[in-house]
Amino acid sequence: MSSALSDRPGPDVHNRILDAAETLVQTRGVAGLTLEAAARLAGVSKGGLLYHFASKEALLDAALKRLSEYFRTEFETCVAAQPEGPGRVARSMIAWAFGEDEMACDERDERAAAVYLAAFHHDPALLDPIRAVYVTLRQAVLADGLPPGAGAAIMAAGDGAFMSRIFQLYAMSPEERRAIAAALSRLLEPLP
Amino acid sequence: MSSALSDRPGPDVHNRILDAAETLVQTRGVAGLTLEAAARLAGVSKGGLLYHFASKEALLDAALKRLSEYFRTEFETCVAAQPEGPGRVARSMIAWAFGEDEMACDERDERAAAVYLAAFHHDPALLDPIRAVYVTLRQAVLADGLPPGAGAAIMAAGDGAFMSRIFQLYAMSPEERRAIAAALSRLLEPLP
DNA sequence: GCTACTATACCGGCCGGACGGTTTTCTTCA
DNA sequence: TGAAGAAAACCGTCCGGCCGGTATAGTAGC
Repeated sequence: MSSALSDRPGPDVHNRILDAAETLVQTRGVAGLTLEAAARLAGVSKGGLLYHFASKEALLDAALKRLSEYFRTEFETCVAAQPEGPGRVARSMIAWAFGEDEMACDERDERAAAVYLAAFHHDPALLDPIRAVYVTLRQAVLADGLPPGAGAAIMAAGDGAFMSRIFQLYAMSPEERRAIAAALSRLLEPLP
Repeated sequence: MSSALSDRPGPDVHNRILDAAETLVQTRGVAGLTLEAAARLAGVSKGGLLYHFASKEALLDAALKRLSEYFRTEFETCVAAQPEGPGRVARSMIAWAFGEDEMACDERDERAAAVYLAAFHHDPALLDPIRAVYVTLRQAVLADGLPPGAGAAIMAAGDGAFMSRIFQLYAMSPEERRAIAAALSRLLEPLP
């Protein structure tokens, strides 16, 4: 009777519902995320959804926490892939935001945008988990052994690219991404 | 009978309504912008508002067009204030986004954020006027006589700072702003 | 008599959430 | 081993409220 994704009780209904919510925001906008729609897409009744998430707020909160956790771990592996030394975190950020794997960036950013927007619309305080991520990120950038401002500038550039995708202000070609990465890399060099 | 702003028929009810709409989004979030509330805050009846703006969409469209126009002219004067030569547009962007006049930036960004979010929530296509602004901006950056990617990187950094304010992810101190501006200025120098 | 409104009443639609049931799964103990 | 009861995991419906938009009747000033 269910019309989506998976009929079997499925591994972790929890995550299936969160996925459905994200997909809905991506395809129909923030207003398209309703409990009923999310439930249907997840192959669950509305009552069933409310059994797992007591309210829309709880649902969004869970989505945001899952996203933050995902970001934390993925960025950590991204840092681990960079050679040690000054500017390690900043280099990771450049790779993270302007790296070669464009498809991965796109998908990740779109999911993130969906969760951001939906959560923010419901209650700006729901973004707190992300704010916590930013706190640790900014601390890491400060201790990165770079000229002052360089790390923060790189971080801001990454966020800007993210925003251009959130609101679909403009699209960047792979060459442009590479050029930006190259330009930002100049900030990694010590001051003359 | 009106309870806000100005009782007199006022200079330009049009703009008074748009101001009220922006204020509402800033103080009560996107969901707080309703036709009734906007009308009340502007000191106008709901019918009166609908006399000026036939629908909520028309209201948001007008708000966004006003904002785009404001951006266009203000940024033009910002460019005019910079000395000529390569990197003029990029320098203007640094001044625009990380300049000294913090209060002005804050106020402008908050107004912009409110309009962005409300319009995007109603219908992403409403952002088209802003997208048009970005098109001309990007063209200007391309013809700026800078190493490839430098202008785009600076523009992205400005947008990132804007986003951190939209979602209140973190606040930057004046020193941090100055440091970022200094770091970005390194990108203006010709490649060695 | 036309413009620029005010004031009020109303409609249709939608959404979050509550609620009362029902089925499935696990546990317990004779 | 298997019956029985408890707990978990759902289902489907209904309700109250709000919002965008329409309609209508009236009015103040030029």
